[in-house]
Amino acid sequence: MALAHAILALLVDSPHTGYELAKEFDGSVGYFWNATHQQIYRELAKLEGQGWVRVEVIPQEGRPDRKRHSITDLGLAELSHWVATPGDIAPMKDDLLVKMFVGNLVPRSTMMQELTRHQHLHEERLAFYRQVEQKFFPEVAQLSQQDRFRYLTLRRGIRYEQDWIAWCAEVLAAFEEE
Amino acid sequence: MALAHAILALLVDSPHTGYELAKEFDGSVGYFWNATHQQIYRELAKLEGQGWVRVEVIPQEGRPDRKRHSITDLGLAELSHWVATPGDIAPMKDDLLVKMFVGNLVPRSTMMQELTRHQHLHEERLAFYRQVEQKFFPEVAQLSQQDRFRYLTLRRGIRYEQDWIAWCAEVLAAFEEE
DNA sequence: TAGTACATGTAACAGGTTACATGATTGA
DNA sequence: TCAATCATGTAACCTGTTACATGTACTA
Repeated sequence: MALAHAILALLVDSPHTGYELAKEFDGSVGYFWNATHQQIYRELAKLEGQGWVRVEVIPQEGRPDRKRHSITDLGLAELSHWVATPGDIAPMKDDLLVKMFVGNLVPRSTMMQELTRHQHLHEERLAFYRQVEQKFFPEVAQLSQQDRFRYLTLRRGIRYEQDWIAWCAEVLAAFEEE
Repeated sequence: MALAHAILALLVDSPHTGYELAKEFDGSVGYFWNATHQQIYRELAKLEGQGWVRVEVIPQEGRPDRKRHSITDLGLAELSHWVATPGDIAPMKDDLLVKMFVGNLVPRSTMMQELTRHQHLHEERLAFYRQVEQKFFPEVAQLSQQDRFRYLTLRRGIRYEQDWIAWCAEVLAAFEEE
């Protein structure tokens, strides 16, 4: 159910096309959700059927018409209700940790390379979130009520990447001691 | 594909029944994977078909026979190959962060309660991982090669919970300033 | 001239969730 | 006596992934 709500959350601010939503999940809000465009198009059709979003078709030439999706009052009521509903903590699932768990099956250097590569990937993500931070939340003391929430959410993404990087360093250091 | 490999990883040490695997994913290795028993039974049947695991039926009375699953040489070869294959970083998905993103839709106290509740849940998880740490890895300096990998994997789970707790504290402090 | 961005979509398949079903034993 | 643990499983459904399809405009 949460993909629906994640989409509604992005529509609170402003209408989006499916294409735009896919880009946002892939980028600036990647620290809390992700989905492919196929999933999003399917979900948007369902949301429209439920009356939670409204669609405005903007004709274009040479490429498919844009379909601007806005949240309806009903959609906003549903989203608000969901936000106020207690939920569980998200279960973890991570390929790299499964690999680490049985890391002794492969040469040490193979694991170290993969760890180093992941550390770089997390550093890239962190750098990107830092850019988002500077662009949208430059003066933390002067944020609107809404942006305060968004900034704190982004903080989770920043911390998460920092923590991954630190763990990679911890493991690499443990390996180098030998 | 990774559920298959997560199961194989647990079978490297010792044979397990589907029931036991479900309990482990739910408990001591919950910091890297999780799955319901239905998923596991379905996957084990597939793994047997592929020749990656072998099944021994242990008759019981009054309850269904136990089916002990062991990893085969073929399964071990497949697992080793997969471990050596580079992969992507895991995408994030978290309901609570979606809720935070649009937290201004509900009363401030509602969000603070939910945050506090999540902080407790993460504290419980952390306490559990600390128990696992004390039970299985009491003397870090004297671990076997295999246990060293497992300990470092558990470290990821511990750091992850600590980081969540710290973020919850950060957000709650930001709210209390007002 | 090759690749990326724009913008939508269908179809098939794989992975994950929820509900239901059985039935003995153990502990509070 | 009620709930939890043990131990398996089927069926229906929902969510997520991968491949394919179309076709323009802009940039390197």
